[in-house]
Amino acid sequence: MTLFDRPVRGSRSGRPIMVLLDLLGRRWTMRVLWELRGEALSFRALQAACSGMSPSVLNRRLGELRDAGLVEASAAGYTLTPGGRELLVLFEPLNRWAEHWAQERRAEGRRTKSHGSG
Amino acid sequence: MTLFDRPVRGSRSGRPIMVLLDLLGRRWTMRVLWELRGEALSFRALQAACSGMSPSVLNRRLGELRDAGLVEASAAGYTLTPGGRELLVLFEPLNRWAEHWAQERRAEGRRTKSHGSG
DNA sequence: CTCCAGTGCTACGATATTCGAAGCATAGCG
DNA sequence: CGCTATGCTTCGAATATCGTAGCACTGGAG
Repeated sequence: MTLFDRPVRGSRSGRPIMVLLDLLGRRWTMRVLWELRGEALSFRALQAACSGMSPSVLNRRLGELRDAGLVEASAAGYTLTPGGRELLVLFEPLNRWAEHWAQERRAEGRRTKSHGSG
Repeated sequence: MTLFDRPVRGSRSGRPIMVLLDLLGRRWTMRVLWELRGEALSFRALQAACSGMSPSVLNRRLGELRDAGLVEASAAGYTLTPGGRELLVLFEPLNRWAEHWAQERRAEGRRTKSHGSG
């Protein structure tokens, strides 16, 4: 049973980017990937790294990620597969962008105290 | 060298990447960004593009995205800000990767029928 | 064998988030 | 006025996630 057999939440098209966006759009998914960027982590270490997320959800995410071929379990603990590592590399510019974005947003907020959003 | 070896492990430190990951990790957020990659879309058009997502959630996401400075409302409808467009550019390699990933996964799935948590 | 500590993982009630349908207020048209 | 379309809100119900406790297993010590 792969990811592709079940109906993709929010999209019936089955387009890979939709499947990926759907998978990554679940709570904690990207965070788990992110925390696995270094060394392998045990279930409980991973749980601690993610600010004590629920074991039930962690287990579910781990299953989804393993199903997706992004994460695998080794003797040392959970770790990224080569594919998972490739994906994480793609996150690197995201990180750089986030830093820039945060600075701009801080500057914006200083200039315009209140944005009418309603 | 990456920006990956920074000490993120300690819970929510307010690091921009964490904020971004948290924002993007909400249901539909990335999908909305993705659907806005082309022309501007009206509220209802956006709702239809996202397979009929709830207007309540769409409105909430739109608010978060506008708050984050990624999306704005114009006369033609909702559209990406320059910043939002920058972020979306980073998604393109993600798209390319997803296609490759799907092919590999399908091939894998054909060989190993089932293996996962039962 | 028992006790202690660690592992991956599950059960289950409580809470947060999202769904789905209906409705409100506004605007353009005839 | 009625018709259509817009952005958006409301609210009960479904679903996802949380938080705590606990199970089955392993390894070391006695």
